[in-house]
Amino acid sequence: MNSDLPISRPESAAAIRRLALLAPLDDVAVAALDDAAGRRRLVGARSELLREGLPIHERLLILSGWAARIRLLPDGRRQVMSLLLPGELIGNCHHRNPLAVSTVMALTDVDMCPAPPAEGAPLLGDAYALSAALEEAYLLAQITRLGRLNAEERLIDLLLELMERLSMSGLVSDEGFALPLTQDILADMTGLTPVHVNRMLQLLRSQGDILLKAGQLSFDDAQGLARRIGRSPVRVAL
Amino acid sequence: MNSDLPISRPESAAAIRRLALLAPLDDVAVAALDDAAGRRRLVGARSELLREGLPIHERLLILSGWAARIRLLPDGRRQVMSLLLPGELIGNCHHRNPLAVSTVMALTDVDMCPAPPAEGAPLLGDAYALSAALEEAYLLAQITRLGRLNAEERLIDLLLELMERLSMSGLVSDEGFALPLTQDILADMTGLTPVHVNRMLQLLRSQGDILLKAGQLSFDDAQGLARRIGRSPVRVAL
DNA sequence: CGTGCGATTGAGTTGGTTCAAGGCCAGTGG
DNA sequence: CCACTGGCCTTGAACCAACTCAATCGCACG
Repeated sequence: MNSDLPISRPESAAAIRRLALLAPLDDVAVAALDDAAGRRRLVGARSELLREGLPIHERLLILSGWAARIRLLPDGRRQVMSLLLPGELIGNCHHRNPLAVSTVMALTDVDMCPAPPAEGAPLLGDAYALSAALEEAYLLAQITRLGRLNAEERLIDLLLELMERLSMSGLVSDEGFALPLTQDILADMTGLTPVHVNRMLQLLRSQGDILLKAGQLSFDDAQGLARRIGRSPVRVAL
Repeated sequence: MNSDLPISRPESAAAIRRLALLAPLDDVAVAALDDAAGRRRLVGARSELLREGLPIHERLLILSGWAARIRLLPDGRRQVMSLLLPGELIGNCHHRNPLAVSTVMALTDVDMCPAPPAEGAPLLGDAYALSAALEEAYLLAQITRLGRLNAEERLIDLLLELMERLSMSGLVSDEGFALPLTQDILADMTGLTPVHVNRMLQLLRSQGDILLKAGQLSFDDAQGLARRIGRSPVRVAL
């Protein structure tokens, strides 16, 4: 869908593809995005994009790379609340003087740009609203994952969700998709220890459920896996 | 604060107090709320206010009583994603044709009304936006609770959060506050088993941390407890 | 005086943690 | 070209927080 958008900067293709899927972007919107991509910024892995408690100045759009919303407890425990993928937004708030409620950290090198204001292009506003709704839905998914799934189910559910989200920006192919997460991050995301994540990944590999090598992940039978853990795709609107 | 608002229906006092705390409501806004409270509806405990996957028709405002956003897994496991308290909103969406992403169920008898549209009263819109931001912040809090806190910490953190939220609507007094939750619900909220919730509550009681009797909860030293588990109040704006 | 829901208690079990060591590999500097 | 370093992944063994199963209690309600 929208494979022939008038884009001059291929770096922004994935992001534009996702937003165009959320709302039928017109040329004005695409031009605004393409233009914003011109003011793009590259930040290295591990750099902080936002710090919990500090003011949010602008809405950012991730063009490529992965980031994470993280909370650090005083004693060093760490929780990843959510992952931020290409085409997703950082600081998508609708109120005055917003403060960041979590720290955002780049997990890989991240290419991002200011999200163009929705005023000029109402369809962009629709896309932002849907994106926010999806973000909330995925937070809820994270809650049930942590609250009621066991270790194996948590990993399967998370990996399936990532495939679902990445396919929105066209980043999933027949060979699966790039998974640039360390087992430490997976552990902080799933509320497990790195050691146990390792063992569970081994298990999934040995069961033939997943194929994970060199940061590339694919499923043997994604449908079957989803059924096995009772997962259904996220829907937030008709 | 705002103890002398021109309210004709005392049932809505708690809700109006909360919204007035989020944005400095003018007479127009208060009148709209007071009017909406006239169209209020009473639903019994256990009734479903919203069903996951079905369309959301209107924004609802809880006047009194508690509800919960719940997800039910195919095999019967249940997760409470969040609690909904007086003055909080149900179905606070900003996009077209929204679908409910979780079931909402009344935990007690609930008194609610349609939330007056923000068009006529911009300050109401501000309050709604802030309320949505707070809701997201509390979802994040729920995630870290489930992901990185142990059973004792989860309960303390949750109970402190409830006090924090209830005090916004003036429902906390020197004697503490009403906690109309069964241990089963607490278990589904904290990702524990009812049996273990019971034991942890016993522990907290025996340590003198909490006083819980006949559905009334109070803390011996809320500040100290918060410090002990490294909890700080939620802030989403200046 | 049942009846049923919620809270409580006991005892055995287990999924996941902890601690500790070692392996693999890419990058770096001598 | 090779030794050294630091991330990250892997493995083993002991341990424990929370679960499971099962029974009992208390109480409000009809």
